[in-house]
Amino acid sequence: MKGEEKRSAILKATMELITEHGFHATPMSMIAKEAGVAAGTIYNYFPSKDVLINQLYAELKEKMGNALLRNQEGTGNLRERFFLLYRNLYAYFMENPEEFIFLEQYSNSPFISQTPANENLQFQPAVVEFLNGGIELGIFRDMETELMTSLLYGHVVAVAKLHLSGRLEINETRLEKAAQSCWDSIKIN
Amino acid sequence: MKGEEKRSAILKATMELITEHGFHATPMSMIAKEAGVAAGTIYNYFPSKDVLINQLYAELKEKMGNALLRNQEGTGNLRERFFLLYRNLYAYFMENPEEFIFLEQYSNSPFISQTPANENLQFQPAVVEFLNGGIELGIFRDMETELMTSLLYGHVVAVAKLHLSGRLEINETRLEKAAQSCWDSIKIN
Amino acid sequence: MKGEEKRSAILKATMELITEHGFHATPMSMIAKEAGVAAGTIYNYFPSKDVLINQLYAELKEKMGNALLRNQEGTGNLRERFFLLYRNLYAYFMENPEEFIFLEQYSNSPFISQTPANENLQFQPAVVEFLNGGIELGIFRDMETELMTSLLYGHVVAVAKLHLSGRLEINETRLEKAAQSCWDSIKIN
Amino acid sequence: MKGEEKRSAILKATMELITEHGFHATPMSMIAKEAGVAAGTIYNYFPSKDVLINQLYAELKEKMGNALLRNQEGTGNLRERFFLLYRNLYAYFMENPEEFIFLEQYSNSPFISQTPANENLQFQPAVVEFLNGGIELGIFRDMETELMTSLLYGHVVAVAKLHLSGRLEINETRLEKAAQSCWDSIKIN
DNA sequence: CATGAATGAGGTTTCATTCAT
DNA sequence: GATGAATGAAACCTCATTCAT
Repeated sequence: MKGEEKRSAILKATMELITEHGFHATPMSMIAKEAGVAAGTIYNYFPSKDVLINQLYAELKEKMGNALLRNQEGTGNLRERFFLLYRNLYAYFMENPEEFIFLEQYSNSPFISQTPANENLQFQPAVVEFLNGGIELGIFRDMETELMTSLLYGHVVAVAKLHLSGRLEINETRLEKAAQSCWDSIKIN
Repeated sequence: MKGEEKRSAILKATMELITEHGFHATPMSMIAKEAGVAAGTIYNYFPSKDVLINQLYAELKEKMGNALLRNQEGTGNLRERFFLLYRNLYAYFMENPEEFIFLEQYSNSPFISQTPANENLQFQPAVVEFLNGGIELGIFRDMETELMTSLLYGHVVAVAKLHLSGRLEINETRLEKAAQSCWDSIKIN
Repeated sequence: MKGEEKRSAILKATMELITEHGFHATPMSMIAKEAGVAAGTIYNYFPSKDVLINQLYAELKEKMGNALLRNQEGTGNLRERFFLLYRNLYAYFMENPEEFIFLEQYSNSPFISQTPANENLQFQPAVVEFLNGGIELGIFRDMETELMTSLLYGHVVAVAKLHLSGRLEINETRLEKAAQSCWDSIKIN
Repeated sequence: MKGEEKRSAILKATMELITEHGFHATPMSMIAKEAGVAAGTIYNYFPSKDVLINQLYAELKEKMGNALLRNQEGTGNLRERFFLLYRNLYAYFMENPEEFIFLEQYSNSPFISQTPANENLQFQPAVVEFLNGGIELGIFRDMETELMTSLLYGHVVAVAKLHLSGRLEINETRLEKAAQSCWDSIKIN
């Protein structure tokens, strides 16, 4: 196992264990064991546990951002592009439930105050541009994009949590309804 | 300070400190100091730190449920009643931002798996009845109430977090727009 | 419950709990609960936990001493009197197994160093006189009485422990053999 | 100091301190200090205080068993072999008084219930065979070997305690008499 | 005298981090 | 770089004792 692989194994182990046990109850020794490295080795890649966790968050957030913008080659109209964003985000959460849970856990804990900004989708200029375009076309409501991105992100998160909690299985029909609900909450009626 | 006051002081200190520092980084000794009692005293009221935190969550969730149903004496039409629910929940979060942050932190951590159900608004039969009524009248979409309550709750949470993060101040105008957006996401267009 | 009853209840609870759980793992609060009194009440009767335990030992040792000398009205010959002593001690242990276990536990722990003397049967002048009589008659070996009392006491203790451990049930036949064995170890052959 | 040395130092310190202060009143911090290691280091070798103590008991019991069977190369007759066993056990106690005191303290405390069997000499098949041989030869009494081993062990223990208590010094003459007394208690007269 | 909540020192154990190998 | 035993501060929790009621 080479250096970069080791680094990845440590990050992966950290994510899985924190997802399962929480920040508390995830000691470095457990991460080392799960990653298949010695405890001291972790410190060759990350100077402290806090940095490790913050780094993990930063990488997952970037990964989520990339997933959000997938499959945009074919243009489509505004509605189709909105649905694509919605489904892209939801699909990422479903494909990587542990990453989703980690991101939510991190976002809602005071760890967050250590990183400069907590702007979930806002960090994607492409999304902001898209929303602004819709506003200018008179299709989206006259709302601040900060509010819009929050509503969009919160909507997908709520549906994903509902599904992962096991309280209601989100099949294709329900997902389509959910995306429509989100669309209706943002477009002018 | 009598027994019941002491118990309350411990719960309050726990909420404030966990809100500020997180589950990790909030030792019992800190809670004791903040509450103005000896460390051992906490154990006269709660058998362990876990129980203390779970108990705190249970009480806050109940308090939130009560706040949600305030001011319902004047009936109003369906839209008015919906807006009242939306504003009630938002008002509770604004009046008790620490409680809100604690609830979110708890809900998104593995602590949650220890309590049987994590059904944010679902636990309020009155809300479910209200939504079912709207569906039967053909005003609300044909959606599972689990999904509806998740969307309603997630909407308010997203707006509250946006405001508390300082990224966008939610004034009366914006709150009205947000409530309208949520309404549009649930009613038939 | 009057004062003297309370004192007895405390001593009894102490003996039972220490027998079951050991010195460690027997907190005062547990003793209080078992005795049916408040924790603070114990301190009206005993100034500290150490004193309570030492006092308990002293009283049980005296009780054992009295049991040892029972039924001596009919004189009997030396052998009969020896067998009586042996059986008296064994009977006391069987009638009060918890007291026996407590006495052994106490005797073999460093608590003992706090009390001036640890002379199991030696504290009974009657026994010493009896043994000295046997020596003078040329029936018992020319041994120090300290050694003789130790051997006698140790013999009964070994048989009692064997029975209480469940490894060998000591019925009347075996008890008679055991007493004979002890007699043979002390008398001149 | 290497790993195995450290482990030994911890066991030795535990034995010495418990012998002196008892199970209660021997905190892990004291053991660590006496052993010359950090408190946490103990947990690299033993998962808990209970396990440490039980492990110590197991190792000492085995050591005692080995000591009991020393010097058997020259066969000797039954009486000589009996005296050898008696003296072997006594010598072990005299050479290792702290181990003896620890073993007695442990055996007489509720810790014992955690280990499956509390069979002092019984665990030595060689001893049982020896005693059975004597019975078949018609030299030893017709007694269960459980009882015989208990009497033999109890006899040596009683003498050792008497000596270590300072109440009677056991010199060679007295030891010979004691062994003879034990022999007489087991052989047919 | 009796109560039992309160105390806080001290118990066992954990765990982030270091460092000799 | 990699290892993992060692460290010791600090975590959770216990419990002998006190004292206001």
